[in-house]
Amino acid sequence: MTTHFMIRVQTARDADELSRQERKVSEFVLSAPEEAMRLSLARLAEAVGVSEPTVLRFCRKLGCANLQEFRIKMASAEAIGLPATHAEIAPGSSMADIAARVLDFSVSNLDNLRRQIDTDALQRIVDLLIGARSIHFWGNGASGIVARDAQQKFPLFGIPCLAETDSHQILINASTLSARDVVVVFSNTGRNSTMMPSVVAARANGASVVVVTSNSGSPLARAASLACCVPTLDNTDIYTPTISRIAALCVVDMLAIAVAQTRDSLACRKIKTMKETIVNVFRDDSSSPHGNE
Amino acid sequence: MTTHFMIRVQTARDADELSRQERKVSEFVLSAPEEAMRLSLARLAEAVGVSEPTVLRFCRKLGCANLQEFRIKMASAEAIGLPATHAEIAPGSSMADIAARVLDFSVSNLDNLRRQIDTDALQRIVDLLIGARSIHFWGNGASGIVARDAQQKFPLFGIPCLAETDSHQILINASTLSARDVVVVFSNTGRNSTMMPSVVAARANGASVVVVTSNSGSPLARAASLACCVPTLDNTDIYTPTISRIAALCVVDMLAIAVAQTRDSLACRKIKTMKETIVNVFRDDSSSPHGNE
DNA sequence: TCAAAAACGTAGTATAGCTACATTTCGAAG
DNA sequence: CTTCGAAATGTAGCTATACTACGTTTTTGA
Repeated sequence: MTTHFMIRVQTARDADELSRQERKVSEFVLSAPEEAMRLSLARLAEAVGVSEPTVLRFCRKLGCANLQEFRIKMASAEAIGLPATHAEIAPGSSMADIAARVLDFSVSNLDNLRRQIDTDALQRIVDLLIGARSIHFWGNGASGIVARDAQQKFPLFGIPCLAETDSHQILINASTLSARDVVVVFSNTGRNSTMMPSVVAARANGASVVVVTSNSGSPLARAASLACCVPTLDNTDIYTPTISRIAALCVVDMLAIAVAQTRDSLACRKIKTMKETIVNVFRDDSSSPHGNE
Repeated sequence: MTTHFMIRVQTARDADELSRQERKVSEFVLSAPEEAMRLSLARLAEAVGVSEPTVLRFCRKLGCANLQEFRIKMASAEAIGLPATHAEIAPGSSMADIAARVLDFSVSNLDNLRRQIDTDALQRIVDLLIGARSIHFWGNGASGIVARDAQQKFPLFGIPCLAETDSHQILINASTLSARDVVVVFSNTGRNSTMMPSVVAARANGASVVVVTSNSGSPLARAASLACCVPTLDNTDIYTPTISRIAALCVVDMLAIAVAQTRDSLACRKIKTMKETIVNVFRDDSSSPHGNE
């Protein structure tokens, strides 16, 4: 994957991978990436103050076969808004830096998700949800947010839904389930130990349990009827934004759309009517889970 | 912006902007974009079955000064995936299509946000939050999710926080506020009419009210002490994923990071300790708003 | 201090991109 | 149907580009 080319350039500079002249090239590239990818070899060498072969040697050290490939990787990195420096946010950053890096990190992650997500697993989940008598969304902490979001969406397609974020309530909920009920558990690590007894209880009662997690080999994933892996770039630094919520929210969107699509168009018309009603009553579509709120 | 280049190619083909031979080029480009941007002029012309100048004329018609620029735009477009205009999801799409488009749309939006966000406004909000005695997050519907998310984060920096998502509770909450209290209202449209009385009441009591919205000219934005505009690409179609939550969640991250950074490092150490504790107790950092959940 | 190795630049070559111009194709008027 | 003109397309040739082989300089370590 070519996702983090600018970071590759930076680490190459910071580590001792580059020679003195090559480092001059890397500094120019980092400070003026737009120019660097548009200039010809001769002009780039002149701008940096080194010879043409040195620039080429620099490109090769970064894993590019030739200047063309270097330019393509630069263009990709710039398009995706990759951070000029680390994705981790250094103390003392300006507001503009913080904003750029939070967004860069989020975009990189979604881009990553796009390439890795298991759509077959998603389809199997959709099949389960469509046949469900009721859907129960469980999640603690930040995953509780995702559960609530899902709960706001799905009832509109005509399926009764519940969201629980309290471990005790979740266990109580689990004991009330039976066959044709479907549980969707959100847990990024897949190691939420308080969740496990509830998953076991739910399955013992005949309910299907889907786990959405970033770790397909985790205990919860193994305990589930069906697991969907949502890979996230690991970064445990304190300043790192919590990306997995966002990835999980996107997954909720995908599932909701797929379910809506499969259900008859009547349901869709219902939603449209409801949305318009909400807009008219509140003069604010923020109350609709399907508004752009 | 060069975000939508592939769509530009497609519309050029579908409209009658291209000659017969040039259309052959466009078809090759659309069917094999990776190849098209890596091949040399001669090889590309050969692969398409036209002469070199025809390929160049094709590039020019698409607004590229030369082949280099064409390649850079291709690389950018490929990196960012399909553009937003194409992201509306047609009924009958496959799961893979749905997943790709939800993510493409989210990425396009965050990319857009990245270019437009008002970091000065954010900084002013941070200044307010740092001086706050307590912080109150308000939001209805999908914005309620965002409010809850914020409420999970900020107490860790040592600031007492409350999230309210019920209009009546919000109004009650508003009447209890005084100077040095800060309210953060989330409303994508900025037209949540039920929110207005509460905003007025809060300000009458001397509290500061910040509104995070996509519409800087909206009633709520005008009624606020401080407004932060979070632009989102409009798309009211039923299948459109609700992007603004995601954008708003990113804004919450930015604010949280900026506040954490400004507070003394003691607070940061506290969070680290807390996070470790949670991991040890629950064997799952999903319970921590700062875990990668 | 000296020799080996790495770094770097010079100069030369093949090729890539680009342009001016010739040829062909197509459409409309006679 | 023929003829003329304009648009479309290809040919051929020029310039600058990317890349390489080799020679020079600098650095390194004994």
